[in-house]
Amino acid sequence: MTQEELFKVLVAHCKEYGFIFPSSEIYDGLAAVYDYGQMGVELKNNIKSYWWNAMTRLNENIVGIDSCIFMHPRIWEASGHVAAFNDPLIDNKDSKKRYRADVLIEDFLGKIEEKIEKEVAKGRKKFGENFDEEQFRATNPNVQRELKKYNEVHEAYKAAENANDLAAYKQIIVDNNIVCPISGTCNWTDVRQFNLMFKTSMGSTDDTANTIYLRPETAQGIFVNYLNVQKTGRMKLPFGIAQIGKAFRNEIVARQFIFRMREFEQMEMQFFIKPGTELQWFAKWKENRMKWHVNLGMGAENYRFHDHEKLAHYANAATDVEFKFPFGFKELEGIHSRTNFDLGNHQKYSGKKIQYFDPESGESYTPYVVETSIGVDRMVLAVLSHSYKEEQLENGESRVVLSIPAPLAPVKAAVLPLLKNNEELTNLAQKIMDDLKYDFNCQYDEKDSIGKRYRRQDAIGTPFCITVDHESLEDNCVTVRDRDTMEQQRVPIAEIRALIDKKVNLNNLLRNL
RNA sequence: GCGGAAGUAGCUCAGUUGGUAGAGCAUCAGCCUUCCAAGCUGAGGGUCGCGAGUUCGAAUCUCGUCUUCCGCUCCA
Repeated sequence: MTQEELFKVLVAHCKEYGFIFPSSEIYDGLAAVYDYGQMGVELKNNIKSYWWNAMTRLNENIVGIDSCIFMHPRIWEASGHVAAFNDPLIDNKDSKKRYRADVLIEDFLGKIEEKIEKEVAKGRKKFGENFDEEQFRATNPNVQRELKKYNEVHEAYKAAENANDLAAYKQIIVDNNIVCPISGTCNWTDVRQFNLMFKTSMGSTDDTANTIYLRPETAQGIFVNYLNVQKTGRMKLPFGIAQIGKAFRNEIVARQFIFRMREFEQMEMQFFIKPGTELQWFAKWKENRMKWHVNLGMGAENYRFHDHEKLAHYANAATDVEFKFPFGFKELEGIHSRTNFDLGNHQKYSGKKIQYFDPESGESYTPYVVETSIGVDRMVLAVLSHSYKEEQLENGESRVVLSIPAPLAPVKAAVLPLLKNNEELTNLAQKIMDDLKYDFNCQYDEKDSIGKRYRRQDAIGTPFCITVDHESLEDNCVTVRDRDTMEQQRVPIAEIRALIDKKVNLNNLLRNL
């Protein structure tokens, strides 16, 4: 089976066994929105617990918050999202390729710069040691011509950008005969705006003054609460604030199942530090976060870092933790050194002083930030795609098993009476069920043959099956069957809890960090 | 959004030149009483993605629309 086929099978499996459903399915669905089913929500909650506890319990200097999706619209101006998340897009009618109009113009400007540098290089070669570069740039007609063109285009471009004038973008492209790199033609559509932030309005009237955005990231909720948490929590640098929550992006193309959704969930931690120490902390969090991933036991070879060469407007260092999904290595988590960009801008836009008084040095400064940001849904997909296996058994049959790391598994144990129409067996099984349900999410099943029930549990990734048979009535022991090895052992009923707990308890996973 | 492919039962799919909707698995009830699924009997479940059009008659032909998958851009 190819990886592509595997992915399709996995999507079908997720639906069939209640992990993930297309949203609004009875109304034909809603593009790139998915709901978590009865199994999916358990898996997702377990992933969130693993992250939350790793952050807030294992680090005394990290606390959590839960900020709202609705925030003051000025926040998105301060964060740069209003500017950066408005992409003017243009299509070439011949090649059918889509480009960002601003990128096309910037590339064009880059080419003019190259031409100027070429002329300068020519001059340097010609005049040798006597070359006066400044003089040359100011007088050479070729340089002057290109420079004039550059300035004109640049000015028009900045004007179009500031006025958000879409027609002006197109005019620049047409006037300068900027062509599509693929088709080589200048046959363009009009420039259209794609706002990546969802808008809604607060208040009962549709007044533009009341336009608010659904947050495109959870990070800003942390930044705007920095002062509150620092003061009320008596936090000293370095310290972190963690948050799990929904974010929304109106992606032009949202695809690949739950990998890229328009509504998604993030787990973000912003770590506030003294300026100048950011690269050390950046390295430290790279290491920490990779450890958290590898600790799940899904294979260190399935993760890698991908350092960014082009940095976002807010960052001075950035890397991705990539995971080997069925469609290749893709970003699972981002780690960014965000400098003091966010706090600095909020200070500027809000007019409130956002500073930290450092008792050691006696100085006040705006803290720097190192951020770790992981997509919950991507993590769910990583676990599912890694866990899904179709195994050939020795007896020639096959089984589908989800070898989900046991602490993340939706159901921890299934309690199965060997026979259905035997009250003694079903009563004992129910009693075991009632006893375990306070500690673990368990399922009781008495329908069909025992082998069939094992397979059903394999398909949802239940680590343990507990089978009650006739002997159990005599010796107070049950058969415990392991999901991965399919091996069985006789265990006294009194010891089941400890046996399951050892493998599924999240705390054991945390202890290895 | 553009180009290509697809949408029939919970899942995987069949359905001939247009003539009242099918299978396997799954589900439910019963039988069998069995430690690695697919034994027997029976039952439920589909306005064929949705909406128009052509036709005496549409799952099938035409148009529109929605959704999914594969490319182009972006990203947690």
